[in-house]
Amino acid sequence: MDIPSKYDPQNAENRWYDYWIEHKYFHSTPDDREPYTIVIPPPNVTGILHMGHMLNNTIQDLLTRRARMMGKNACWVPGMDHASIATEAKVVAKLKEEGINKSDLTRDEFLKHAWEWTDTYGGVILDQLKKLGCSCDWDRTAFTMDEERYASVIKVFVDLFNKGQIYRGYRMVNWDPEAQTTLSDEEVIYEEKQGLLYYLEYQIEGSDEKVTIATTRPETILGDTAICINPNDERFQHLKGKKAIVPLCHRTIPIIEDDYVDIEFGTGCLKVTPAHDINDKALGEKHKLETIDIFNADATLNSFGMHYEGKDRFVVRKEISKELEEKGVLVKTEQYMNNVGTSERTKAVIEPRLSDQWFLRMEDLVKPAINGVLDTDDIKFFPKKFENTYRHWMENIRDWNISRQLWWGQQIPAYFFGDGQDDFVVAESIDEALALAKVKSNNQQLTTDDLRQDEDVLDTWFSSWLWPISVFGGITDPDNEEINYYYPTNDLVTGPDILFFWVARMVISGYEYRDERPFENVYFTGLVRDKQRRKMSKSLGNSPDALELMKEYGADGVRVGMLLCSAAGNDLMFDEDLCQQGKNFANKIWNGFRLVKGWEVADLPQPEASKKGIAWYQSKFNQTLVEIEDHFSKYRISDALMSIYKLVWDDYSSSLLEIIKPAYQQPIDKKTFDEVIQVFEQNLKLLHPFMPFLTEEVWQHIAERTPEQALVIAEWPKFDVIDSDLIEGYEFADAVISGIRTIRKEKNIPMKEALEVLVLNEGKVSTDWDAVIRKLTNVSEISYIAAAVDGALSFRVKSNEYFIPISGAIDVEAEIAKIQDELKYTKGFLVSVQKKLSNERFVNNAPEQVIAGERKKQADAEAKIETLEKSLASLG
RNA sequence: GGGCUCUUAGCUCAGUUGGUUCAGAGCACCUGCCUUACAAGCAGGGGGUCGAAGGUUCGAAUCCUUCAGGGCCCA
Repeated sequence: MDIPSKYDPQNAENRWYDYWIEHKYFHSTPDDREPYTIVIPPPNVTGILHMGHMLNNTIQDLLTRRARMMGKNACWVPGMDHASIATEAKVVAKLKEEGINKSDLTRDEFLKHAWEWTDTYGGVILDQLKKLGCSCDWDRTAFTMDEERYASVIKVFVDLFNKGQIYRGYRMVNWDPEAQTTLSDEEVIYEEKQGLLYYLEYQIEGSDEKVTIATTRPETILGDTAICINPNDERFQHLKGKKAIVPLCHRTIPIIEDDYVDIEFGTGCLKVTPAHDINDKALGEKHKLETIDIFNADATLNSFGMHYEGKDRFVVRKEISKELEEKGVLVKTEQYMNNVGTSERTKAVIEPRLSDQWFLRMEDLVKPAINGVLDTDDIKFFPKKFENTYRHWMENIRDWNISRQLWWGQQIPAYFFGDGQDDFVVAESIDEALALAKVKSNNQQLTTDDLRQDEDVLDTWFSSWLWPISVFGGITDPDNEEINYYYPTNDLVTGPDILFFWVARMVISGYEYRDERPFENVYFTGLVRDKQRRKMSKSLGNSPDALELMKEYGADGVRVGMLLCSAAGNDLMFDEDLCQQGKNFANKIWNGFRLVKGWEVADLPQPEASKKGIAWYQSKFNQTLVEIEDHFSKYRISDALMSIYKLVWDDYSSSLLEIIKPAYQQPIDKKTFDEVIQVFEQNLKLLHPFMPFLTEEVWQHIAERTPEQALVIAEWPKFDVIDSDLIEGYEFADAVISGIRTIRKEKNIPMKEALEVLVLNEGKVSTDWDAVIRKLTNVSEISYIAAAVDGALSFRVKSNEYFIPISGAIDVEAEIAKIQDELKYTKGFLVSVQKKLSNERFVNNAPEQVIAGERKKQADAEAKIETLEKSLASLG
């Protein structure tokens, strides 16, 4: 035989992917068919494929391929995200290596570098997705910074501004001093850090008295504008209405009272620094305190820092505590664990900072999004448990800070024409802005030169929240054919970690801009962890190289490996052994093909066993198909795969092929051959979404196919009848087969040696399966007898008894012991059933079906006991 | 600190409204086979007090309470 005994993925994968692309199977345009749409969660433009992507995209591909085979117009839109902070950080770092500072460049110069960088390094991940087999419509590849998406973002910003939903506010924000930008709350990671609590003494004005406060940040005392005590605190009653003097800078500040102060914490006496702490800011507003900002943008101290000006905050913390100690101000320090906010991207410690920012009001926007997921089932989450998390967030949502102090992103379309807080207009273009500005300023002499566009860009999520709409041009041209056809999309597959960043916001924008859900179902994958339950990450180095994995196990093997352990919403403990299992499965299918391919077909009558076997398999197939459809409808992908796995491995390969297999070097009859090819092809269809490459390869080997006959667009199997008599009949036969094999094994009788089997057919079991049983156990003859035989090995299936006469002595004692064990178990079982049935409350309360089941159990057990007792008597 | 969630075989997980021989699957493991599709295979086998303790019920892995230990989100 010229077909190799091992499947070679490398070769097949490239060949078939090219073939699929060449024939445009993945390309979709609107037509009469029902659409099936998925939009990819756009990976970072400069990202590379990691395990999370592999899982996520395998599932999307599987859903897309299945929909395509089911006759839907499947459209999977790929794309990338410009990831403003991450990308800008990378470009800045790269420029730095070349000796260029971002601050020395103009905005346009910087953007030119950023685009060059994007064009050079971007999109690698898309090629990696092709290796995985992803059937995306590559003609539709979108980018959150491309022209269409840029225009969509700007249009939406202007629209929301005009609706009064976007406003400008001077707020305390999370400032990343390293990236020099604002972060949203979601981008701040809180970490427990061991720090110190400093106890400082402030002089009371006009007295020798001192008051001690506790702080974790001694460097901020230069920005203090009050001392705060709890009005109920007995210890500080005498301080009311007095003033304190800030050490070092000797400013006089009021002592205020507020029950915000925790009497138990520290000394019960708090310093207030409104510019550098969110709670202090609130106190400052309430008590109308002065605000003194002591930091520069890079978190070095400014002129308010006096002799510390220009030094970094952490350097100052050390130096100032030393100075305070020397001056006797620092009375003691204590170890203190506190939660420090750090930047998700740069890891820098976040500095709360007051600045002008743009905000989106969420209160009204969020209402339809809550309704769509929680009150109606317009959008369904799989698994459902994430709806609780969603509710919690949506009901406590805060306004969204959408501005970022970066250049890489959509520049905010606000144009300033004067120095006043309100001297700006918002428009899609500078010309429109000018017209508006002339009106607002009442100055017809204004020119575009007088307008200054806001320097900041929008949060990346402010572009990706429009993704399901903007990829079809639905923002800029809301009534175009594509958006009307493809929207709303069907399934969204993503990780629960971006439930808020992305999923919730898409739901919001979907209802706001289409008045319709953006997708029907959201499938949340778990996080990929390693065997020790650690999150896979670059820094831990515990993430396997995706491309290497595919090289070793084949893309199909890796796909199967990932899906085998991916119950929706559960984190998955990735283990390479599972890829090995996937690879073995691919090889199993490959060899099933080799066997059939090697047969010579002749004009022969169909053997009885083959006829029975094929008929049984067809019912089994349909039974499994029903199971699979049920699993898919619940997004139980692992279960669907396992059903197919067992069908193909156990039922098709181990049973059916063995049943129909002709004797060595003998031909097979045409009818059986044609039928087995047909069922094999049905198997390949079910397997295709999971293992696209292998199945197409085998499919094309089975017969010459035109491009229209490729497996990738073959029709998904349709449900046909299930003959339950066949299913049950085979189950019984299988028990007999196992019985015979067990005896062979126990007595070391080689498979080559034919056996004779005698049956005491108490259960009146059909003889239809005898041919199959004989074939699978190498039994020369099955004869039916009226009484038990002496000197034979025996086993029982239900109330039937089977005897295998063999030469040599039978260990009667062992046979008796075996039967007695069975008898004991069956009697015990009967007692438990009888107990149930004699319990009136059970009989009265349990449903009819359950009682009938119990009665059948009783009858079966009684029949079996009778058989066993007869056997014992005969051995006697 | 608040909310959510989980704990079933060595591992990863099913187990739907409590009720079929319900204690399961896959992998791993053990034993025997190089049987000419596949040793990446075939056949057979062992293995769990369902996290703990109470409770409800004719009946609990499943419902309730408490406890222990993980995880996630938010503050």
